[in-house]
Amino acid sequence: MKQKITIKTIAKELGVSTSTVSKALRDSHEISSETKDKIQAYANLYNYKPNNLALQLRNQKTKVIGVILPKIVHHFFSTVIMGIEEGANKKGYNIMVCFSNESYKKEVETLKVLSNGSVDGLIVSIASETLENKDFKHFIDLVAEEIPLVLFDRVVDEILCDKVVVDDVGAGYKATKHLIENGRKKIALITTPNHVNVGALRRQGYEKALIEAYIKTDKNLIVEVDEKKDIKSQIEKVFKEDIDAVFAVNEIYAANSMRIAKEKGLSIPNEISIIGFTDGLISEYSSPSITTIAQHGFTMGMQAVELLIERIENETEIYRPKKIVISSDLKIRESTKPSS
Amino acid sequence: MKQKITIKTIAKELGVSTSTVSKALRDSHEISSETKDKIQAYANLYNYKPNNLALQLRNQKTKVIGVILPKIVHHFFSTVIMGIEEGANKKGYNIMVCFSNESYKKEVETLKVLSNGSVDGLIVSIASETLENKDFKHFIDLVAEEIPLVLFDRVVDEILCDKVVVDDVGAGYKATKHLIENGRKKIALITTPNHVNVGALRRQGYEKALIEAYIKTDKNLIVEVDEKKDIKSQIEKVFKEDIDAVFAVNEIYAANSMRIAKEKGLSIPNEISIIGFTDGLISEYSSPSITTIAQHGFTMGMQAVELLIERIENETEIYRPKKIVISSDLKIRESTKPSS
DNA sequence: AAAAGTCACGAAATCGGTTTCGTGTTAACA
DNA sequence: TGTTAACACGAAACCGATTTCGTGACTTTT
Repeated sequence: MKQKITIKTIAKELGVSTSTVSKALRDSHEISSETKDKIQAYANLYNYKPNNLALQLRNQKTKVIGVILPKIVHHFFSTVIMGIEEGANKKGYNIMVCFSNESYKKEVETLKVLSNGSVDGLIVSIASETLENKDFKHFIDLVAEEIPLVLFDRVVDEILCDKVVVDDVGAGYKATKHLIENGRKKIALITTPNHVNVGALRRQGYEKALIEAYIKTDKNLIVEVDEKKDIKSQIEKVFKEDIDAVFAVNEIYAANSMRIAKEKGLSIPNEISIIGFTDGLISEYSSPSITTIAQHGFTMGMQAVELLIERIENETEIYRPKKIVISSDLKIRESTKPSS
Repeated sequence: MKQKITIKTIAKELGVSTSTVSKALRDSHEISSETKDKIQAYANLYNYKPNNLALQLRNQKTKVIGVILPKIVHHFFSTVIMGIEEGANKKGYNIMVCFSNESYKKEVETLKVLSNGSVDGLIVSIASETLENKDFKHFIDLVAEEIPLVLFDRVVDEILCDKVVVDDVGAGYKATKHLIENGRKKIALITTPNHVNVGALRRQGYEKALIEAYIKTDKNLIVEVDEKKDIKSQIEKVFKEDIDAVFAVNEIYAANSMRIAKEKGLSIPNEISIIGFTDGLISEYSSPSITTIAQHGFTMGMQAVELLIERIENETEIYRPKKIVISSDLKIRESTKPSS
């Protein structure tokens, strides 16, 4: 990189002190207008721009927000990023995005790097491996250091900080109830292993809806997908049971279910109804299009970043963690309809 | 944020100088092992971590790579990010991701902020508005400042820097030729306006394949989609023409085409074949699944970041811009087959 | 004419580290 | 015993900015 022009260069060139240059560039009243003009002209000519690092060090703030996500090639998370970015930008912040790739180790490392002064605060959705381990020390340390932290979507009670979540229980309930109201009684649930708590919560909603309708939950109708293995073959098993509907806790599971149903020659939504989660492009463009629970990722990101910036900029306040619950809603499309 | 522990704190507490602390922590031979032990123990106890900003300022390097993308909710771009992130991480770099949202103004601003010392280099895919304006001054200035820059996917000749692109002409050619070989002759092209150069290049490939097959290109079969208006209705028009195949330059256009074809009762792939671009989830999960050109976004990201880091770390070399062309390949699925 | 005030600028501290160069003490050598 | 080398540490410069405080030269007031 070319040697960038600094205040010192300007000072030397023009035979003044660095303080004079700094003041002149910030249009201080202490400097005579001739000197100001001279300095500003020189700065413009050589396209002087103050060094961010120096400013950040001096001001003890970076105006950068760190974001750690488990993955990115996923409609929900990319939507959240958009929300975060837009919210951050509005307040003059930039975002630094990293990925844990669902790995505990990478999450710990990334957290460590970012929390060493590179960012003013962090927005994180926890890696699945961490949820499985139940080892949250790295987050707890962060909170102890009083670095502003907002968790979203995948959160745990052990970490005392601000949180933004969707009403997963309610969403699972809504989805299941919709199927029940459509006359479905044998509803399969395609979910994640229980340690991914959003999956567990959605399952609670599913069970609640079934209980209310006096339907016994049947463990054989529940599939906990292990993403390390082939997804489709795991889901396929449940199709051997007698089912008339599928509730999948994400888009991919829903799309796979639909594909299997088609292969088996089942007509959708007549013989089998399918409902998904995350209102992404797959749900929208598949045919039939898939009824889903819209998670409002953009809103989540926006709320998370607003909460965080609030914390960053008003640190005097006594700290009382907030939890924002975003209600999700049902987007009815072609893959569900009342059974005739 | 809590007052973080610094070298100065440790020095004062232990009654030594800051230089001694610094050396002790870096395990310098200049310091006696007793002193080292004492200092290191203290540092561990209070969980001392050196401040990144200070180090970055001192070392004149940030180990951060800036990435500016036009959008993120898009399978191709999120895949590229993954590639960049993985490549960067491998070399000890972090990435700072920003979005231009296809806006010229935002691109200029973001570029300005990031290039003021916050990053060691930049990876950018140009915003469509910028491509339309043909105003690349902000990039040219960047190159003049000798800030390492790699452009990918959407690149222009006016900017002299390293580039990573897919062989768009070749890809368009391959896709079209595949349709022709399947006996299709009336092939619609759903593309972007011409200023988005990747669209223009893919079109060239399309035209080349047609010419080779002695098929006259028919302007009525070409749709230039304006994304500010409703996409579907624009594509719908071409279905009034007599066509037996569609080549769409991205996934969304392909999915829309498929939906329209279905609504019109055309059987896919018999009556009409459809081929897309970007091998994303939509293509994979729609039914029939869509034959597409795989862009290898991950590889692109990886190559781009490797090229960039090479530049950053070997700046003595004489500068001769490199252009890496990544060959794309055809992934044949259910939406195309020979006409009978 | 002496005291006070204004103007325009510079010296130096600061942010949190690293590193070069001294320097006082002790041990080893001639 | 005098010279030199090794050892262990500190002072100070540096990265690139900002900001407080001080100060010399002039002007104004009494």
